[in-house]
Amino acid sequence: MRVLVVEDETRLAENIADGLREGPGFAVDIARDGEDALHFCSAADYDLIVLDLMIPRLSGAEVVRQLRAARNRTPVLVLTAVSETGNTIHLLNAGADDYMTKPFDLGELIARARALIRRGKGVSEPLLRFGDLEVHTGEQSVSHGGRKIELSPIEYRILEYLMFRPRLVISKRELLEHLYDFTWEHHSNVIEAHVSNLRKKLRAATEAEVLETLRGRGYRLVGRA
Amino acid sequence: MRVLVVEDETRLAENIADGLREGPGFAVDIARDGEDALHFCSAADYDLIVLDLMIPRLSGAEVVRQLRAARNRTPVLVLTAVSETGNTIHLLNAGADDYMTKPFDLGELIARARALIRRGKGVSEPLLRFGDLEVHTGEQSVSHGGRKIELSPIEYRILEYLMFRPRLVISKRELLEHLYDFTWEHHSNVIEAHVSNLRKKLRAATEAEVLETLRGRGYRLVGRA
DNA sequence: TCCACCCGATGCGGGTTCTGGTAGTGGAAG
DNA sequence: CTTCCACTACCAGAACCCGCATCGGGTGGA
Repeated sequence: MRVLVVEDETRLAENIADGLREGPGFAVDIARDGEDALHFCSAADYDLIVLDLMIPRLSGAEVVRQLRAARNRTPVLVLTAVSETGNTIHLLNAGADDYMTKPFDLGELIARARALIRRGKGVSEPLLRFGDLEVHTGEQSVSHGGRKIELSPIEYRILEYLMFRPRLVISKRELLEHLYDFTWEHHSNVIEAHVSNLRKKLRAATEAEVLETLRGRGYRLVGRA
Repeated sequence: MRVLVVEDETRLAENIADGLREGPGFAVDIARDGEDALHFCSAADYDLIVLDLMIPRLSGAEVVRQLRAARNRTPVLVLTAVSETGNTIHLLNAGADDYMTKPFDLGELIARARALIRRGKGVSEPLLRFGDLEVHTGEQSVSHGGRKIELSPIEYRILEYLMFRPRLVISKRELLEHLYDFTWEHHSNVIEAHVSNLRKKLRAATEAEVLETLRGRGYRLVGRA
């Protein structure tokens, strides 16, 4: 999953970013002010935006307003200082999805981030199921009929992303965009390679063809529901 | 978060209160004696109580006793002078959760306060058990099947922290955050080193692999319950 | 002073990810 | 139906990163 952190205080921004990378394994970009944030959002499709209210150039509130005006539905988690809580209601009405007051517990931020991403994709439970396949987003594990399947972190992320929209074709490009951040420069067959490995493991565990290739279009999960 | 500081020495009380307000941003009330403290506690639901032992009207020990008798599970952090340490053990067994001897470092008090709060409203049992492993939070000692395991202070705190949520993956970041005070600039492998030593001691004592590493995610305690 | 402990650095080992190459497959055009 | 081309699968080695063990120096307490 790809997340944008909008925060001008470098230390805090890095802190949050690292937490989101290490814990749930998100790809994270950092924007330092409101205009920056909008640029990033037009350049990439994020699964979540973590937005500080007090940022230079454009206020957090304004950022949300412009995003929503542009029909961007990405979930927004707002960070406010205690003194700003008065505006909060206002902000939620303007299109934010959740808020936390600083200082906050990083663990809780991660928990809410996960929940928001799920909700943004129309899923309410932390357990993704498709056929006999189960993905536990909390502990980042996968099982098939109760038996655990061992995946590398990247393989897990790919599968998780697909599991949010089973049966739907997902392009390689989309996978790249959502699994890596902007610091990524490589253009090779990374995705193909990992999908290949993932497919092999899934085939071994399920004894069926679950991960289908649609030539020139992408991949999708198939199978009887 | 709401914290009650029980301390009759005004200067010290204000000092602690300010530290808790500025650092982690807690809301802090101050009670000047034991009865005061109990009144405050019946009027509000605190997340933590910082309690001096030597206070007028009702001793700290008595305060804890009455609180627990009234089914109040708020974590209690006790402050003692060195000469009183003899009573401390009793106090911890009576339901206090942690203690520090005066004079103490304000940063460390904050760190411990946060740790206590995050451990939440779980029962303040002085004994943590997981499998054959027992952690006596009172005397800060560890034993395995009745045989004591000698740990250094830091090793103990790491183990204790893990024992509060056995089987759950705890990241290095979280350990750092909870065991050291918040301003931690340099990143090194302190945690890895201590975990390494701790694991060695645990392995020697239990003759089993208790402390598991999840690469890139963290550590967790495993084993049959 | 001595001792236990903690910190920070370093090299090693193992696992994960990336890359390049090759074989294979499907679609389109002839 | 055949041929050709672009795209994909899979493999194997390389590069990289993370965590482990260990050690010397520093520090604070007895």
